[in-house]
Amino acid sequence: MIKQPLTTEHALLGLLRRRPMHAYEMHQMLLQSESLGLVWRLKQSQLYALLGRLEEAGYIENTIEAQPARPARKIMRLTPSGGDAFKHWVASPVEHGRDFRIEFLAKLFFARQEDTAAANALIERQRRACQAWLVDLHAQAEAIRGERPYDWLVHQFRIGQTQATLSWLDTTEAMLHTPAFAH
Amino acid sequence: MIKQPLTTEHALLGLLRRRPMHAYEMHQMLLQSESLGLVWRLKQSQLYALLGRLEEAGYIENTIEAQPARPARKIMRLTPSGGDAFKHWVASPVEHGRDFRIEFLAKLFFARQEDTAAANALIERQRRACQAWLVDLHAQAEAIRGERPYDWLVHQFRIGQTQATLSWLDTTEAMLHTPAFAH
DNA sequence: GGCCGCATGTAATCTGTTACATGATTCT
DNA sequence: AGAATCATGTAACAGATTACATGCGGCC
Repeated sequence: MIKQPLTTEHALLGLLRRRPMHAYEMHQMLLQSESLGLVWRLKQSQLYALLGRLEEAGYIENTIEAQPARPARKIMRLTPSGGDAFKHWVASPVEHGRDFRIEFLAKLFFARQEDTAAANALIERQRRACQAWLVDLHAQAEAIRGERPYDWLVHQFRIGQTQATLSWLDTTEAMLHTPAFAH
Repeated sequence: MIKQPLTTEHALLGLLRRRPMHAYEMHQMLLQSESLGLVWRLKQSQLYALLGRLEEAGYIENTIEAQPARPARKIMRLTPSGGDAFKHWVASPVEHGRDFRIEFLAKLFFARQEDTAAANALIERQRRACQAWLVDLHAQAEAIRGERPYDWLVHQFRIGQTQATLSWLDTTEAMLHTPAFAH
């Protein structure tokens, strides 16, 4: 209930959406899954810290599960408010190009886990956001054209990255419509 | 002499290469310059901290310059070892795509300030680095093709960003050969 | 009178990284 | 015998951000 900013730690809520899990298991999934581990890595200690914050925010709760001859497990599960926070996060586009490499790819991972509609919605919103950036960048580049060549190059760089992102979004959307990916 | 990692703070050495300056003035330049301020911003307190580290590393020295009715100025200048560290930094390509937005653009800014040859060398080395990444990424993407569609998309994203970067490097090199930019 | 510019920083806070601690069981 | 797996964390350190402190002179 405390945090507003849509940060990457919301991805942890996505892990718990499939089923309740304890921290150690979540860490294993992040390392092994290849898929998510390809874009987002975190250390055990950091994971515990993030889970602590999510719990403080009221997004998750836990139950202790004792085991014979093993440390007790602390099973985490989503609260209703945690579910809402996750749905909000997974449907919101990222606000800067720099947030693609980790955060957008994580959103896509979890949106696909929800269903094809969620993934489609995310992609569509992100496409619009990127197009708006492009309009801005083009205007700024045009304004300094010939005047400040270095600044112009900086804008060209950002334009190029954004365009590449946009055509990748097209590729992604196309993949979504193939049965192999939609699964 | 202590630090090995080529981090962005070496850009501060580039500022001092033109002429010795005090911290406040450096901060003003970063805010106003438009050019550099477009890619790298830092707070005053952070600037003082970075300068402290650079001094500890033996890259800069200072002289106090008293002023009537004004706080004394601490004028920073490069040491020989600081000059070497800067030359090394400005000639080395960045190692990850994520380092382009700030660090590579800063290197380009200062390489151009040196001379056209330095800028050309930086671009050429960076181009080779990017091409090597691409070979790797293509191999990885090919290896999982059809198997893990999400992972494949992640690789496609990186490939797209790297290709956009490469063609931007071409644009940049072309600009370097125009008199307006080379100046 | 009050705020902005000059010029120096320090202190508190937050976040993340690295390393360490525990203690039983199973693998080599 | 020694290492790895399971499962929890804590502690120490490094880095950046935010806020605050000082003190004089000039502008509105």
